[in-house]
Amino acid sequence: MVTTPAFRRLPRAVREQQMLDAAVRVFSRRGYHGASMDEIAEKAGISKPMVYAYLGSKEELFVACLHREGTRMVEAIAGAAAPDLPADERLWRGLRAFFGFVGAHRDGWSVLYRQARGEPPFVDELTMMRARMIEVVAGMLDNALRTEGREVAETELEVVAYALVGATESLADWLADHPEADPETTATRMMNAAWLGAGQLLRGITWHPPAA
Amino acid sequence: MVTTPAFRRLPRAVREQQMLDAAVRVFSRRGYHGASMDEIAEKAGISKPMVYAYLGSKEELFVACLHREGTRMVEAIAGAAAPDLPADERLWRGLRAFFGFVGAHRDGWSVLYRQARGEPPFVDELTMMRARMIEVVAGMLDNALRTEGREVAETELEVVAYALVGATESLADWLADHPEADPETTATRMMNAAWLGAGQLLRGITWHPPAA
DNA sequence: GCGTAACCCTACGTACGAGTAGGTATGCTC
DNA sequence: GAGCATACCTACTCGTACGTAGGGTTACGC
Repeated sequence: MVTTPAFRRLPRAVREQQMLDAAVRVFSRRGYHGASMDEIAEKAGISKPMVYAYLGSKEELFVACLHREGTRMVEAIAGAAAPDLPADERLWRGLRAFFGFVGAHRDGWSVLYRQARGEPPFVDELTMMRARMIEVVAGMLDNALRTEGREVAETELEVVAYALVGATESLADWLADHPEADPETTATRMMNAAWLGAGQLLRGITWHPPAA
Repeated sequence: MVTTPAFRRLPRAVREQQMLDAAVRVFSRRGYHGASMDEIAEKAGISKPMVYAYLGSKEELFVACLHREGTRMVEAIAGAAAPDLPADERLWRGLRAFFGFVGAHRDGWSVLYRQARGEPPFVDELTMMRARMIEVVAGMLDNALRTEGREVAETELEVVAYALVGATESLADWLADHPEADPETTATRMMNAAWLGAGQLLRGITWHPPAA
């Protein structure tokens, strides 16, 4: 019997991406544990053993998702924040790139970063990514301080960086949950909160994006 | 055979608390899915059917934990931030109460709030708690604004509140992961970041707790 | 001291889902 | 067109852990 096969045979690299796409969607909807390999395979239009053959165990598959999405994100941000700009300008560009990314990948963000938080096997991977972000932010602050000839203990910087990154992630969640919201506006609000602080906002002082 | 029973029979209310204590510990160590009802029962010094008889399914048990810990926390904070104080004072007291609570309940916090984030069945419960916190913070900001005769769109306030709460939660995680860290100091740092913002911190302007 | 209601147990049924065994078809190289 | 590697499938095993059936024991009222 020579029925036309519903789906052609495809090279490995292509199928792997399809699987990852499906996995991201399913993980984001169901959560890590709620997701079944059967469903992921089905959504990818392939059978389960193929997934195991290409991406390994469920855990490895999830890490692969996390890694792909995380790398894309870090690249998007790093590309935007040139190191030879003043601190506020750098912060602004970084934030804009970040929220732009999240806005365009709501599924990926909300699923993966929310999932990976508590689960023992993934904490490491996620922590690494956060650490890189925090390092970037702390480095930025440190850089700005040195320019002005001042200096601050490392822990001090780290904690402020933590707060900034946490606030940003929180707004990213907000953005992921509000499909009608605009990334650019969200970034502006974040910039206001982070750069000026509640004290100045309450006094009516606000920050606006540069005209350029 | 009349062996002295290893553990006396206890009234329901007491056993329920013991079970919840055990559940919080186990959930926090293993994560929601990693935790088994058998282990929780064992740690509570009771057998599994008792847990089911008193607290219902695993899901209900987790929600019960979340609820208890959350209620305790909200009460601790609400009790500290009197509504008739200036905004900075209220914020400071709220933050101090919050970090004090987390410092004293590192297990409870890190486990429950980290766990509940991504999992579909618990998102609602957690969202409610966050919503209450955000409402409190937004109300505080709004209050401060009215006092000065100014006004701001509700979304605007909500977003700033989101950022503040997110930053605070992030530092709470940091605190939970650094047993040597001091809640009071952490609260001070948070106050600096939130009230003054990165811009002023970089210029060397800092905030210090009132002498009282 | 006897009934009844509460507390509490051991031992099981069962479902779900990760991971695999073993085999088939297709296309590519020579 | 023979050989071979790669793509792909159906149909299974099996562990784990939720939830329960069914029965024993202690206290308390009367």
